[in-house]
Amino acid sequence: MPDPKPAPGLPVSPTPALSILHVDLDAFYAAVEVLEDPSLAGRAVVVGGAGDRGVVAAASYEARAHGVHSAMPSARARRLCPAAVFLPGRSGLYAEYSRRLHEVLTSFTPVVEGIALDEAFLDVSSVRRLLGTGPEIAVLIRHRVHDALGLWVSVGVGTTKLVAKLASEAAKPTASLTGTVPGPGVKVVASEEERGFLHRHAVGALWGVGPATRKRLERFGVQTVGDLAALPVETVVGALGAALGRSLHDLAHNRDPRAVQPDRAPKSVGHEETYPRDHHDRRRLEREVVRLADGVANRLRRQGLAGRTVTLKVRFGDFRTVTRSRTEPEALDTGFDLAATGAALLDGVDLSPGVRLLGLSVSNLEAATGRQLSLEDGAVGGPRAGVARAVDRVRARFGDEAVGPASLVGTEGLNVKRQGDQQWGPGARAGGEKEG
DNA sequence: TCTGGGGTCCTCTCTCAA
DNA sequence: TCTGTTGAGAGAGGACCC
Repeated sequence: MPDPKPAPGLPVSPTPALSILHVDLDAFYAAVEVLEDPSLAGRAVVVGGAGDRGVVAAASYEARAHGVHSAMPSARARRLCPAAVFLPGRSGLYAEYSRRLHEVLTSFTPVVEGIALDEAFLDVSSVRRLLGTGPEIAVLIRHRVHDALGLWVSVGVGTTKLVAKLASEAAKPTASLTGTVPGPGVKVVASEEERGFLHRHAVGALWGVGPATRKRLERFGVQTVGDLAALPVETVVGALGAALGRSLHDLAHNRDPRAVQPDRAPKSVGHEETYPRDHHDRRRLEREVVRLADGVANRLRRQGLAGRTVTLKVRFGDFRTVTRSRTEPEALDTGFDLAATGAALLDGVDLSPGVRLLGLSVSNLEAATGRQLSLEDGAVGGPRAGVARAVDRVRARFGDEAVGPASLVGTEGLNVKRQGDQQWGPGARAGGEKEG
């Protein structure tokens, strides 16, 4: 448990509503790599995009000073910063650091909402009497995380999620060619300053404003959050539709009713893969569907879930993307069942342009234990479910490659990668891939 | 400049039943 | 029996987040 007494000398907050914290690890993946290999310290480090079709997942501040940023195609990052160290990324390692971060955060309050591996919201309103004000807790968290992980977090404090998130951005270090400029680490936005703080930001800083929405708003002369707030709500709704228009207009006026929600249940589970080169052969792609289905089913069962809606995603060489989905009467959690639905969906797609990416996901999730068994399933869980659970036991003991669908025997590798293993694009595989 | 992977949410369209 | 309306649900696509 954290120190129950607030740090001496810190003032008691005059605004007790300052209880929403946004915690964000700085340049997470790159910082972990530097921690694991101190010889990288001070160098430009880029994680992700090792192959020809990858993108950057994270860049150290030294790399950012050259204009490299996440989601940038790796080829472009190489041109901008050829001296950078490019690393493929180790998702298992990052997940372990993330787990330890979560451990530290939940030692302060159970009301922690994980947003990504490297960031979370906390609502500390219920522990203020025990631990101190929001700003005091933010300082404690920053040091406690550094003690436990060796990494620094930036913490934003405000009365709403939106302000806390923007505040944590303002607390971060900034990149420059002459060296990284440290940030304040903790940024508190008092309630009377919130409106001005918010309105100074570019409109793209609002949650839900990406390139497409920003372009639409530019037609109304909107550049900043303040510009958006000055528009009548009807104008914004007319431009963006009811749901998005109303919510963005509210956010621009600092009306953000979203509570910190711990333990949100997943709504879908899926896996997708971009291939080093496009595939044209239908039989080859049918085997890929079996492989994806097996991996997704495996993850569903590990989480005790099953799902009724199967969605197949196909991206062609020209980046055109189609999805096909089907809702089954019963929830599915075996690779056999998912592959059967996936194959039927693939049948309805013209694959002649060449397939760059194939994905399979399952939604309409429910707890697998509550599933209704059909008569033909017979024994508890049915024969297929029984086989699936036997496969799970073999894999738990001997590894994921130990057993898999018969149709994949003799192909390269039985299992799909674990979640996140191929998060940043196809690697440059030795010898390429054979088709057919 | 050539675009990953795992997700969530929203909108539009279509179909079907009342 | 035919036509029109309405609402729900499914399917598809797109935008967005990290």
